[in-house]
Amino acid sequence: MKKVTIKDVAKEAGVSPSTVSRVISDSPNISNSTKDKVRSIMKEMGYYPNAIARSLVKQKTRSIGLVMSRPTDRALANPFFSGVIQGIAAVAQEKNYSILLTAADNYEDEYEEALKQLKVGRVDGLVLLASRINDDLIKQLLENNYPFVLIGRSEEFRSIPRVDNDNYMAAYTLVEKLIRSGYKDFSVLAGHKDYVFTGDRLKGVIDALKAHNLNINPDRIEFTDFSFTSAEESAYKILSNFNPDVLIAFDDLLGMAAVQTAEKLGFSIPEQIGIVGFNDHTLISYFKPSLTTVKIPIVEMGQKAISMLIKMLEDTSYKGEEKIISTEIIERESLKFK
Amino acid sequence: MKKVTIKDVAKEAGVSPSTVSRVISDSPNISNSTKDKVRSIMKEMGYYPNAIARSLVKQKTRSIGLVMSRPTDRALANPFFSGVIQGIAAVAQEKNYSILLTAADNYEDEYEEALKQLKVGRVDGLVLLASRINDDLIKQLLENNYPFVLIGRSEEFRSIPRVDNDNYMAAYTLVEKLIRSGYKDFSVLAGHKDYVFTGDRLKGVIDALKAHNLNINPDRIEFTDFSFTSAEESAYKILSNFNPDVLIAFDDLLGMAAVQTAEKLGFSIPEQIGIVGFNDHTLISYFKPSLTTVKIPIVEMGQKAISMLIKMLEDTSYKGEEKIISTEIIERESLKFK
DNA sequence: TTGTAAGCGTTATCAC
DNA sequence: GTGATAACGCTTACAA
Repeated sequence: MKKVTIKDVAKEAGVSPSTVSRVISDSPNISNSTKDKVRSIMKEMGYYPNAIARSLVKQKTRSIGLVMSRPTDRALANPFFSGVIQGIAAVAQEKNYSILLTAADNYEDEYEEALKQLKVGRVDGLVLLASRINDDLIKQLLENNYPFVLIGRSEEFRSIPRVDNDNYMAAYTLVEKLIRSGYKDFSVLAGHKDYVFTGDRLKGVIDALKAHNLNINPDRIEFTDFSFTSAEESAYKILSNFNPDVLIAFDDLLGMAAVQTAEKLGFSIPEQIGIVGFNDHTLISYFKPSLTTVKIPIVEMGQKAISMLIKMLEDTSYKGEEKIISTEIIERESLKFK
Repeated sequence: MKKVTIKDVAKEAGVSPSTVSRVISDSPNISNSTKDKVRSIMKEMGYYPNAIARSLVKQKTRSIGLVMSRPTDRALANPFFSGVIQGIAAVAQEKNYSILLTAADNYEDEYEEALKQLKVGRVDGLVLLASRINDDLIKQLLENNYPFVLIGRSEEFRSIPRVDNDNYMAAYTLVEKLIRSGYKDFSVLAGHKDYVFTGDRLKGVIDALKAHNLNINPDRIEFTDFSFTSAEESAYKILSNFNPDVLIAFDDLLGMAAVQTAEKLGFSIPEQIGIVGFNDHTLISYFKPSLTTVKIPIVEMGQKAISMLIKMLEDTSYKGEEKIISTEIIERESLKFK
């Protein structure tokens, strides 16, 4: 069960290891006859070039770290992350890269872990999936000139390689469309305050309202985490106190919680209150009434992010860019536009 | 921005590379004074031992491949996989292993990819997350003596290292409890026929019924895939034709679809029909009526699987074992036991 | 307690 | 077209 190496193949084929190496990389200056011979022997002996040795001399691993930037358990509970992984994995496989999952229980460890994977040379670059962004990590990455692409946005660092949707505009556009549909009493079930997208979406909502001389009472904005009970509580506060005719939830999960709370309180949906979510998680198709939502093309964002990173790795003159993916409002049952 | 190597550190510290290496591994026969000196220099120079070079000489990568054994998109749509990843990632991080995600669009590629990661020496072992099991992969792994642990069960290969819950017993026990509660007209919304657990759970259901001289008409068993529409259709067939008083869904997602279909057909839940799922996905807490379910401790299964694999890797005399994790019935609103 | 040297499995440079 | 040889960054006998 010993591993067969390039030397074994070389000996068997009666050529030098360099020749075998050239055959592996399909070098043009090797005769077809030797190529054929060597290849058949490789197959015969069950030879596979050792990726580690290769990485060592090439100083490239062809693997990319995926950093989730929040406690793993919570990260993975949200279908959002499945989408990103899906997009990333697909492209990685196609381009012959491996993806290395970096996990930790808290932000500091995560940050250390991710950086370490780069420092010890286990990965060539990083895809950061950032909701609550660790700007220290980004700072370190920039200082060390490590290749990375951010999915999301950093408060502190502008014009870094990243892929995002325009949360501000998505929210702004949504509110305009709602106003045009006759909605007046707005309320917001926002996600966690620390998430960058929470602030962006909120600003979009507020600015759009202002532009139409509408205001929103801060009491009608509730921040909540992603647990059902917390979301339910927050939704209850808003709905029982203010009787709004529209509720914007910054995530479908929150939207689902709001729908149930509204129903419990006797609201008819969408007649008395319209509820709209964000993301368009696949799982919400299982939920009734089906959620009207702002679709974030998360799989596509994952694909774009890793494609950009790979391009940066393979063309050092390319420094990445900022890619903003557009969103789309999907009308279902929980809120009707007129 | 050049990488600092062990030689640089050695030179700076006025010792040999081997000494530095020994300091890294905290060898007992290095004087504390040199240890201190070398360590401070390592820190000062920002030295991190290169993982690739290390892997090459040690012939160990400290990374483990995770194979999902089904098209990535479908795999990730199901919260089941998030749970496994969560369990695996936590233990990996703790034991200082990396986890390498292996993805592909279809079974054959997946199988090739996974095997390749081992052959090229990029991973030390594999965790197979098997629903529809690729017995060929297992065969290859066994033949090549590659370390792996299966989460699930193989039809063909008995007594291989694996972690599973006893799907047969879980279903059997559930049915007994249902019978004791007075349920009589059973129906089953099963998952995809090809999945091993589908067959196991079904057998458990049928055997338990038989043991109580009850039978189930094959027409009352519907196989379906995990899309909402397909599940809904199957549920509709059962519910509209047979009017059962209990429906067992082999996944919470299917259970949710069944609940909605039942409601649409005017069934009152749980009075007229009890509906029970499997898995206890975290997301079902967002769903009303909350689903009574058979909880599969999937995070724990992930943890156990990778722990076993790591043990196999670090103690070659340990060949793995079969670990069966017990399940638990969780009563919520969609079905009441009496 | 430390240093020397060989070797892990490749690729790359330079000959021929 | 092909072969020696050095190098990638580390660990590990073997010496000292």
